Amino acid sequence: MFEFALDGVEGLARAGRLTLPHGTVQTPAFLPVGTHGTVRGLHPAEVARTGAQMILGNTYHLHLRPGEEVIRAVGGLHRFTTWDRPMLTDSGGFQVFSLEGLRKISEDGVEFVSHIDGSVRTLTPESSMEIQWALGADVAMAFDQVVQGQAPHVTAEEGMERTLRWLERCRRRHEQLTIEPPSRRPALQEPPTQTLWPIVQGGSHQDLRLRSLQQTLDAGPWTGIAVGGLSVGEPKAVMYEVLEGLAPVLPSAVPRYLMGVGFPDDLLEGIGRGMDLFDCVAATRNGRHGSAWTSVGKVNIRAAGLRLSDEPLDAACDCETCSRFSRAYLRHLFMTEEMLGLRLVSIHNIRFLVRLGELARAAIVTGTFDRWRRDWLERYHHRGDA
RNA sequence: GGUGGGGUGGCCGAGUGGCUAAUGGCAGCAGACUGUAAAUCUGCCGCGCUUCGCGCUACGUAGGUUCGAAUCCUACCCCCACCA
Repeated sequence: MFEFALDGVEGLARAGRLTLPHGTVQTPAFLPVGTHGTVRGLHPAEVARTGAQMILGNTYHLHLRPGEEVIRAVGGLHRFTTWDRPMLTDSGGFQVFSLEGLRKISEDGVEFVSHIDGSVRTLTPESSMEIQWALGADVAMAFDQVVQGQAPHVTAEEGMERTLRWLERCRRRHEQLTIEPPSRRPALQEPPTQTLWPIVQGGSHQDLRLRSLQQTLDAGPWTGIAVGGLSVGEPKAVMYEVLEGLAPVLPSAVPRYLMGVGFPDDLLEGIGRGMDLFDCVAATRNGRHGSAWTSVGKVNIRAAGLRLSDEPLDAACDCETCSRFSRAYLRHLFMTEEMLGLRLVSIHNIRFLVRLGELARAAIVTGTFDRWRRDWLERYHHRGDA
């Protein structure tokens, strides 16, 4: 369980195979985000048909609603949602960043004022582990502290150091949960079917990133390692540099998860710098907002120019949306605010990224990744129009 | 025929003498979104130009009052309600 094997390597890019309790994930792979235990708007079967191998859930949001006790009572997140492939839960660490105005950080943990009812909810490294254990995803993430991409060295260092201290507490608590006898174990799985992944922080500062990684590795071993705190306001070039700096030090025997990334180009740039797993809300959020990725760039489905277009969203795409509907119809669905439109573009965007992972994997295995990636990005950025 | 109410930019609808090219909303156009407080948010939206500005045309029509009118007066046209 929790094994990772490489099927191919080209430069820094890797093609791998991650085995988890609920199945195997072929990497590189894009993981759709299902914060509330649902990939917004989509039926689990639709998500599965995009080829998505694994999805996320969120500790903070599921703790607030419905509460982990509910999910535990009905048999865990997999059973609750009926998603039977691998799942990963984010720790709530990102909410420390995204809900900045609603929380207070201390060494012990983070106090959130619930955006739902104003009640105070405290998340600590320990409680995040307990909640995630109750949720029962294949992979739990360490409770970390994300800082703004432009954060100065001192701020980034503070967040990075705290993340390391919290990591030790996460590791300890998660270990306890794992070895507790079944009767006292707060979740249902037995034998232990969840692993914990640490998160490298350090903002945009190379020295901090390397320190974070080194100390994280020292605290191991781990079955996977995540890089967080990127694509949070820093220029893309900075993110790529950070990844390049980490690549030589990252162990090759475990999957590397670039959290919160990304857009299609970021996915390829990340893969080219040794990343294996990606997640991003943009596929579904942009989908709901009518923005679609295509092989020749971004398309705004509401654009007046698509009014009479009988073309598919992306002629090169094999998704359920592109293989069936015209741009004119999709535009019509958006103009009339029909919910099918949101769903169809979400399906397309997810398939688009999932397929990008598949294509990258195939290219890496055959040793043609670098060339393929250059061509692909060339076409994507020099869109004919769209 | 009489009485009362009303005619504002693509639509709805504020505005009753200068701060009004005219509040809002809708429609339309364009953009943003990266471990989801987002089916959300932002900008543009009379015409033209050298567009952090200038010019022109505008609040049913035609006149008038006034330094100045969508706002006041007169006539006319049209719409609505009620009464004959």
